[in-house]
Amino acid sequence: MFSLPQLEAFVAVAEELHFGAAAERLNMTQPPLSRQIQMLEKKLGAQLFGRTSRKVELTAAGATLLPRARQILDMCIKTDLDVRRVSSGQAGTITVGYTAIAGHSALPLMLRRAAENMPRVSFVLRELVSTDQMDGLVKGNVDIGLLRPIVARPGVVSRPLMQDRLVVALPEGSSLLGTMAPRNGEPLPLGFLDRLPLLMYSTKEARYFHDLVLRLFASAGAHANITQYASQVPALLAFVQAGLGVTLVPASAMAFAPAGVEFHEIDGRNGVQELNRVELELAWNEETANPAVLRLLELIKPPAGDGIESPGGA
Amino acid sequence: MFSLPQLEAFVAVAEELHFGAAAERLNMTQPPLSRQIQMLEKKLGAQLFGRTSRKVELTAAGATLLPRARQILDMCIKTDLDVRRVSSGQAGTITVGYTAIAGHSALPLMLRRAAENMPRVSFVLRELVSTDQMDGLVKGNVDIGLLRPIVARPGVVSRPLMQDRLVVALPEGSSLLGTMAPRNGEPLPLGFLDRLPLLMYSTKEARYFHDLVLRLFASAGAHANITQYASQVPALLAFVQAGLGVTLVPASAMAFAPAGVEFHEIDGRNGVQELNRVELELAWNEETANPAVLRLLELIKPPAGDGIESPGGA
DNA sequence: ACTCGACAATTCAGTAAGGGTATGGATGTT
DNA sequence: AACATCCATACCCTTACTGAATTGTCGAGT
Repeated sequence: MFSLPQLEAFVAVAEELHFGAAAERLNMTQPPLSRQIQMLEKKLGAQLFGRTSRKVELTAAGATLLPRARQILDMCIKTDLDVRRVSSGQAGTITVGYTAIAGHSALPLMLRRAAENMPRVSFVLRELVSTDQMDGLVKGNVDIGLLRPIVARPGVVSRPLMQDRLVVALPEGSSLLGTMAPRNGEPLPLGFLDRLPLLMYSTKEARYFHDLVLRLFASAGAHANITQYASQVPALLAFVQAGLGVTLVPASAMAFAPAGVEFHEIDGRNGVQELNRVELELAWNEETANPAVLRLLELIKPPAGDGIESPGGA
Repeated sequence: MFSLPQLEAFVAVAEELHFGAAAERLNMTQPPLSRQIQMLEKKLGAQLFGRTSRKVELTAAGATLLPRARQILDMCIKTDLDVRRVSSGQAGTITVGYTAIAGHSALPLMLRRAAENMPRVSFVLRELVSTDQMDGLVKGNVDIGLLRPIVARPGVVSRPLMQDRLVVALPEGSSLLGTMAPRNGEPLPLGFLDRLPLLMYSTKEARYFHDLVLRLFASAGAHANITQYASQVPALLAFVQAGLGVTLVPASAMAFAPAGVEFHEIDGRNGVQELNRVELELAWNEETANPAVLRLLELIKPPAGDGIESPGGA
């Protein structure tokens, strides 16, 4: 098979139709160039140039080779560039796992950031509950996870990305709270939820929320009267909308709540404030060899107040 | 820039994911293969494989390179093949110049022959009068000419391809010949055309026919009463069809004559037979470097009675 | 915990490939 | 007829690739 330098030599001669000029263009002297062309012709078993001491011209075989040689060389250059880009993280593919809520808060922020700084990187998006994301991170199906702080599997590391708080969600105009409850807009002590029908996070897929809600109830001395389980916030909100009970959801879920649901901030007194923190973490496999992932992690690293922060106020 | 052997080495390792096995496939030993891959990685500035002593796996950069490397190598192989084919005349392009009449006789025969024996050769067809073909042969615009024996330009050689004869064409049912003329099907002595309105070949574009017709008339002692000139047979036949006079055309033109024209063989006695020969020649530039042309010339060379011969009976 | 086995990396010596300088030979030019 | 131009050839030298032998390292099996 011919070599790439030979193709370059051929293209130069074919364009200049002059061995001396072509040699100069290739930064070499004329004799080795002549030899390279001869070698190429020998390897191809084809005369590429008709040459006398007076003029050089392409043969039919040479004319056939010229566009193909250009194409091959072009492709080599492009390949070189692409590989460098992927290797340096300027291009590539990142698979992001994210929870339903993160899909409306952290994910768009991250994608916007990435689009600005890593335009050649494409993303594969997978909505997954935190535990499935963790599995994916171990197996390599997922490069970056936007998930709740659950117990990490070996090799997976994480860091806090956003903080949020839970708010009370209940059917609009409901009388569940009783007449003693504060009006709309006033923070609501959790005691008012004592023994009310509670729509709860499942222990398996949403253990983090499950445990958090139980802790909050316990700290307020309220009894959790669980009447339904669901693993995803939108499902819980649908139950609320249907009037089946109350629940606690992250404040960022208010942005995509269905009509017929109203929200109350939770009264933070008596230590509730300190407990009411929902963490969203950024997780990745520490052995990842995907340069685009490493670059993204660097990019998302909070550079003193310029990072992604807690959204949505009361 | 990387080299093609390096790409081959890379593809082998990427497919085997085992340096030893890949080396065997490449008919070399493992150490140089390892170094080739290292060199490739260095040149690309990218880690292509994640390798421990236990397993070898592609990195993101390697996964990017693999399909492109395959594509480049494929293209090189195809290019090699194509150039060889063009060089050996198995593929390529031949521009054929041909006269209007040859387009209905010699050209189809030649094309059929070529299609069977040189299926990868494509043809560019240009209908041209003989003199224009001659110009094209000199300039290189035309590779092969099917033309009348006219004075050859330097560098252009030719050989006889087909022989034909002239026949008389006259308006159907015409009384121009008079009552003494033989009935349809009988050869017609040229004396019957004496002083009849004669539709003639132009001296410039169709000098060969022009001169031939005059010689035939002279040998028969008939006077040529030229009333119209045209350079192409179809135009002359159109005049005949319109009843404007008589003319002489190659017998092979009978195949595409319009309705309203009848033909008579020319009586060959008194030396007319020997004069009434229309030659069609195959011409080419003897310095042609187009291998497909050379191969075609070899193919068309009359191999003892198997060549293209005189068509059309009486 | 230790040894063994598998496998990629390293070292070293021999050889082939590629570039440079000097020169030859053919072809138009003045 | 001497000259200029330009591609081909000859020869030398440096670089780079290959193979054989060896080392280093990681995981599996006992």
